[in-house]
Amino acid sequence: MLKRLDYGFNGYQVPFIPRAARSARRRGPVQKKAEDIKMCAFDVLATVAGKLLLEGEALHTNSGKDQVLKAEDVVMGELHCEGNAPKSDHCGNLEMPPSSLELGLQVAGGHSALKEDTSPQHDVSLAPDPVITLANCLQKYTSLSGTALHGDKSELCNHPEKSDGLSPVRIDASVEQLGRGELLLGNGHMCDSDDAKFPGEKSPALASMDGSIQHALGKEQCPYASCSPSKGNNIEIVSRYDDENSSGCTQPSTMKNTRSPARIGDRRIRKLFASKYWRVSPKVKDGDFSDTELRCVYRSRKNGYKRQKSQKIYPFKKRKFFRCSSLSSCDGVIGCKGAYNSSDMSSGKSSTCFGAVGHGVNGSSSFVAGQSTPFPSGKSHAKLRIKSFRVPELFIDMPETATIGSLKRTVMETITALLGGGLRVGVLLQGRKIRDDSRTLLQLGICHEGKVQSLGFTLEPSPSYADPCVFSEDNSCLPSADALEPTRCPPASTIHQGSFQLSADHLVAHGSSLIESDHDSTPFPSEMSVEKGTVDSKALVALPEEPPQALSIVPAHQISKQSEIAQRRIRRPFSVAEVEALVQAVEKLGTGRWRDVKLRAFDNVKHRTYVDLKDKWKTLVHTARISPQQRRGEPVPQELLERVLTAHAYWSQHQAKQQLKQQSDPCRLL
DNA sequence: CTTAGGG
DNA sequence: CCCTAAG
Repeated sequence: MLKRLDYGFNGYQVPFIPRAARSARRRGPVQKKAEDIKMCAFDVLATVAGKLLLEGEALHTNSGKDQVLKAEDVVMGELHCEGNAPKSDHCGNLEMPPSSLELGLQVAGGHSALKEDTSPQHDVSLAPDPVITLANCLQKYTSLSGTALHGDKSELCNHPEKSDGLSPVRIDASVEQLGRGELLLGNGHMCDSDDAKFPGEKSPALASMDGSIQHALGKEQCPYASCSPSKGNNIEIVSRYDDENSSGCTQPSTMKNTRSPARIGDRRIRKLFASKYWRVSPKVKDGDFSDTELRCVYRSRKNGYKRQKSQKIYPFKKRKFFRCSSLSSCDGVIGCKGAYNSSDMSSGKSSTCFGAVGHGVNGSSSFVAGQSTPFPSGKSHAKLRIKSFRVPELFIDMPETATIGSLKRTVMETITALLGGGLRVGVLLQGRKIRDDSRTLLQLGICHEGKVQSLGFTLEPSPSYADPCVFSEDNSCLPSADALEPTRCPPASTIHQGSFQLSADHLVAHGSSLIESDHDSTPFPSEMSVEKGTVDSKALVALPEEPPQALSIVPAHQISKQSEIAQRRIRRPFSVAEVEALVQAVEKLGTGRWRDVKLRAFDNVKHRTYVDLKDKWKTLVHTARISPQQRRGEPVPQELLERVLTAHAYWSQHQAKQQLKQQSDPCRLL
């Protein structure tokens, strides 16, 4: 059987405390570029992730100062970068501690049946912030690690005058395990300062992911509840966040508890968590799903749409409800780490989530920006913390004969494939993804100290590595986006608020290999183009549903702010493949039946609602009527546009006829 | 929830 | 894309 596991894979936390460069404002051209940040962060993260997943078992750090990490130390250790620091002690000690991950399995509903690891406390403490220049750090790290980065990373932090003084960066990683399966990258201090310790927790050497799974199963709706109050640094953070933001993002768990499964809330939740599938058993008129929620998990073409409907996976339509979109996106699971305040949780404020950990959005990890020490030179030091990395859903085969061990392996492989494929970093400002890598911090208005915190990063699967076969949806999306709309919509930049379900959504693991799951999802857009003719009209464009917003992380503060500001869904230009699918569906179904069109051609593409399709059709018609010179964005083949006009004309006429008929019919009846 | 349209 | 009126 194919089972979809929504396992929260929380993960890497990298404290990020950017401080807007004061000098930046005066300096005129800002030298820091979002792109640089992305690149650097990406590199580091990717490396970390890779190590984490692929490397050895023993955890250790080479940094002279840092002690050897104990296995007990949780998952990821620290990413400690000191860009400016003249100290070079740690130069060369960029080695990431190899760590191993172990999967824990839990039976749905069973709290600990298969669980191997007891859930530890989730306290994630924020280590004292070392002052770091992110860029420098990353850069250094990169250079040391031999990874080639493109672009001028140095720009980010290096001002001409200071760039020289940079000393090798030290990046120490320690692994800490979070009971919930979260991987945290703490800063180097953790080891020394105990910040990273989780009181009362026996931390197995290995990180377990059980927590996530559990969530997936919907068992622990509110992990937080079990979470112990944040301690140490965490508290600090939490309080800070909480203070500023109380609009919290809605946390699934919280919401559930506090709110009735109302429409929007429900929707949002679902979107956010794969686990949603388990949580609510939608009433289906047909009764198909009346049974267990688990059914929802199994994808059947038939039910697909209904499920969607019932689950309300559609993107939030109303901003009103989208408070703290980024928050909403944040994964409850992730968030739950120690940071949570039980009180908040009870209140149902999502803010909690953020505060605590970062704000991992589904599937992604987030970084939180914190305050860093002022940087006179206009550079800013940043402490990067990847708070979480969550892979929302996986599809795996679960033969009845499968052993727990085999399941673990399967999940591990799936995850490894995901992470191992590469990660990329996205930069968020006020919760919005900054697509233009060339923008400077100055231009973005974040050079001021106070605004630095508005900067966030996301960790997402790297498009370049994403294998369509492997990632049917989100991930696939990335690649497609690149391929199809290189100019306009760099995949990396796509982000959005809150609800990303990370790509893992449709990961499927068959045995050891990942295969696209079910969904009748069609091959991939890119493939479609290859075999256009053969594509079933019904086929759909299996695009990733959610942008890899994954780890959106936004400083809690911002989050709160964001929450107030209605979030708009991320713009996701239709690819030619999608247009093709749309045209094909409309040709067959006609206009006015958007729901059917959606089902036919975009079922399983969650981020495209029928309203979106309708709107797209509207714009397509318009596009077809204007001169090519006036068109923008990825050019749509003329052939398609002609089909649009033809179909539009045909169906318009058809509709007219229908109306006449209706008008006439009554008369006849009378 | 769907449609249909305006913004 | 968002927002809404209507059905």
